[in-house]
Amino acid sequence: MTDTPRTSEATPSGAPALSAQYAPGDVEQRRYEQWVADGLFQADAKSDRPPFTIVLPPPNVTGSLHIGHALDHTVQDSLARRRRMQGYETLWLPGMDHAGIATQNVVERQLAGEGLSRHDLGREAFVERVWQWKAESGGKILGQMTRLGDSVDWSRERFTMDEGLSRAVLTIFKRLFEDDLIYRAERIINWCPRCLTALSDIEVEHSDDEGELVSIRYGDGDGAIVVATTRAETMLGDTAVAVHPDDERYRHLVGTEVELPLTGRRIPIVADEHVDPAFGTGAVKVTPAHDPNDFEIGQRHGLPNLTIMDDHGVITVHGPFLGLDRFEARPAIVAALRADGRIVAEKRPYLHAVGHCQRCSTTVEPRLSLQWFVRTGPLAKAAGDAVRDGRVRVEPQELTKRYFGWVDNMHDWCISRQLWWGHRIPVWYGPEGEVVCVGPDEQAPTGPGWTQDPDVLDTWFSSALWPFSTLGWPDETADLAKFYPTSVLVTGYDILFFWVARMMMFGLYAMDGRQPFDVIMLHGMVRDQYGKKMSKSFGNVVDPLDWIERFGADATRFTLARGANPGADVPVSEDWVQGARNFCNKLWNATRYGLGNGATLDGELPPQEQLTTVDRWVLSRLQHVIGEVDEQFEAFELAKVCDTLYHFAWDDVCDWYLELTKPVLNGDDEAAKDRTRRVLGHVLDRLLRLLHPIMPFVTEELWTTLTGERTVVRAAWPAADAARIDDAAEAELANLQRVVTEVRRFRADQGVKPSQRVVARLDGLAGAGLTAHEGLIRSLARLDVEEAASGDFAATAKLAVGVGVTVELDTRGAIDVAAERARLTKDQAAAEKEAAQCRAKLGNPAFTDKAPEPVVAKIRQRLEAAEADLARITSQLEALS
RNA sequence: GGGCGCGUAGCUCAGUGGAAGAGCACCCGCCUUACAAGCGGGGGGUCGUUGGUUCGAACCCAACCGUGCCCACCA
Repeated sequence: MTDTPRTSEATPSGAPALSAQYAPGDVEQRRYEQWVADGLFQADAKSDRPPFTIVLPPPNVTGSLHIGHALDHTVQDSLARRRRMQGYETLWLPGMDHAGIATQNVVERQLAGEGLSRHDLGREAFVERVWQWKAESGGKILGQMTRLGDSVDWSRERFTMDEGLSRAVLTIFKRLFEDDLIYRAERIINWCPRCLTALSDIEVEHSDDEGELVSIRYGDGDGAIVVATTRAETMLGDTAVAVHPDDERYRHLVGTEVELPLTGRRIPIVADEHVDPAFGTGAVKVTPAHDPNDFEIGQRHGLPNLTIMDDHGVITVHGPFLGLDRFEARPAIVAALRADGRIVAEKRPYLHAVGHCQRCSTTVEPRLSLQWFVRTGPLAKAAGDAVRDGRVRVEPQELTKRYFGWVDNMHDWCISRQLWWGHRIPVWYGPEGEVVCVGPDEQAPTGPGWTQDPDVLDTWFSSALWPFSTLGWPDETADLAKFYPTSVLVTGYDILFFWVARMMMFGLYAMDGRQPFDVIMLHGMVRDQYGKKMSKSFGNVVDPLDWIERFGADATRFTLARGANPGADVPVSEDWVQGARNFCNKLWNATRYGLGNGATLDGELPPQEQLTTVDRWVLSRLQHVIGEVDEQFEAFELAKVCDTLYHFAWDDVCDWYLELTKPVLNGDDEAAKDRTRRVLGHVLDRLLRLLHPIMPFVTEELWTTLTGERTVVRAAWPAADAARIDDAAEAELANLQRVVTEVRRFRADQGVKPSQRVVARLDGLAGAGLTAHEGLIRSLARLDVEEAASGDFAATAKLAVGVGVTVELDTRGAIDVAAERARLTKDQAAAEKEAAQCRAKLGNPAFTDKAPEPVVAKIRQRLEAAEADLARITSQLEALS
């Protein structure tokens, strides 16, 4: 892709040279190795500012590292690098993987490819296989996006996992257990018959599917009652029929019994508030073992729970249907009922919400099962209050509503999973039915008949401990004392509920009511250039390693950061990462220009009064930019930071400032050259510092070359200097830019080649305050001075460019009158429209009376300017004839 | 079914009461000595629709249309 860099050449000033070609791969690798060698990633202990901590999400969400992680890392690392430059002690919590269901999924998929399942391997071999996969695949992106230390410490994780349970998990489990916040109960849970595991509410995805609604008559004669169901097969497990207590139609039946078809069992008719009399027939079959609502009804009425399916979803009762899969059983049972004359009505297709396993899309089966739960009531209340009372801020604030909606309506949390990879539940069961929870540093009971619960904990159980377990909790470590609560959590809004809410609950609980972080910064999902979700089936998935390889980590980071505003999704495309790479290249070349022209940081920045307007202008712009970037960083508006710096670097510095320094630096006034060299060095220095958090590698390379210093990582973050703000210089430069642009426009319209110098006479510069800048204007607009001696200057065009300046040009031939007339006519129309708008406003007494005076004054000024323009353009048009 | 967003240039998005913006894409001209991964110039939008509030609306309010996400035990 890129050529090998050319060997360095010495520059005129003797400064070290950059290769002519920017080669991101080489630069980034070299810089990374240097940072590691210099040990730049340990926390600095010398700061008196509060520590700045970032919580790094465990990369377990999808089971592999992807562009979403690259986004997390970019934002986190950018925030951290700026804080470090500001003198904060920063810590980035390590990104260890942990007990992820997804981790297991990846390996299960591999096994499926070999025609195996985990049950074929056995628990031990399976776990070993997961380790193998992790060792081969883990941590790559984390390093290459940021190279911020080898933050993935697999050996440490291996240690904690080999213990079976990390101390943190054990500690909090035991504490919750003893506080009666963890309990084991038989409940209806979401069960995936394919994965053979319980699912929490958030692992179930609902969709409207086509099913059937079948009405079945239970009983005969006067005592008959018709129920409707979408799941006919569960009727085998019915233990009652329920109606609403106030439903007149059925009042006489409450307390009686009906015969359950096909089985001959007699079941009671009960009255329960849950039933909606308006839906269907107003009577509902009750299957407590296979429906959450029915379970509740069953509890209230003391009904038995009759389980009719095994964990694979296969019918386990009643001869004719025994051994049928649940989806085979449904039509079979409907057919049998129809043959019996019991089907009263059928509606097919019937659209209704059905739950699916998040991972394999299998239809979820509600199943009565013995599981472990966290009693979330008090924990969730505390998690909500911490945001309500302002201790924790959510950015963007709009998402707090969603947060409350979640924590204020949280069901108890099913934490047991029937997987083999993860932290095992630390509970042993004894031969006499004993239940013992084993805490850290406690001996598990041994002896015949004692067994450990085979289930593992939900992946989010250990993730919820992240902000403090990574700091050494439950030990009272120095890190914990210093860095908890952490400063900011950066993650996508998609796991606000999965992860963030749980960290809040456990953080507040384990750390005596102290929140796990002060700010929750939520960004969006990475999407493609059409705003589409990335998915393998669309084929629009981006591999960040591929981009890093082809465009560089800086370009990849800039592309992501440029889209990363709080709460907003982040669209990316190859075109844009190319643009980001081009920007890196632009900085490279700008710095080469500086080095080649003696840009320096030696000595004090010259005082304002010694500087040219151009130098004062660029310094003034710089101060504004520093202020804006600071504000945007504090508001976590990374996209705006990128935008501000991109435009300052490219438009102000490269397109104007560097060009404007050329006449000075190529001139003869050595003192003036030195002053501009110093300003040039200052501007490049500050620009590179400001960009460093977002593009660490290229700025490090350029900054160290420019300054001769060791690293920009520890350079101070720039502070705005109000004394360098110069409104007059900015106004003067605006005039200069206008004149130059107008001449360029004329030249382009007239088809004058850029390389062709044109003789011109400039008038009226004094009025625009541009007297001193004639040379600059001529340089940028490529206008030559008339040769007084030759005397053959013949103005073929006279250009009135506004701000009172006129330019007479000798284009050595007839100008294109038609083109010129077209241009002027267009300008005239624009000026006329503007003038008309202003006049209309000013002619409206309602406006002049009610609008604030500054607004009215501004409109008056605009009218004057428009009328002046109009006069100028009109007279020019007339002169064209 | 409930809740929260969003609809601005071909694409992705800023702008949230006082002159319609950016990046990319597009058109024209250029190898001008930091940079063709570039330089200069240019075209392009009745700001979803309809009402309302206001001297003034892309921006505030209402309704509608379109679209996205989250939540949900109506059998």
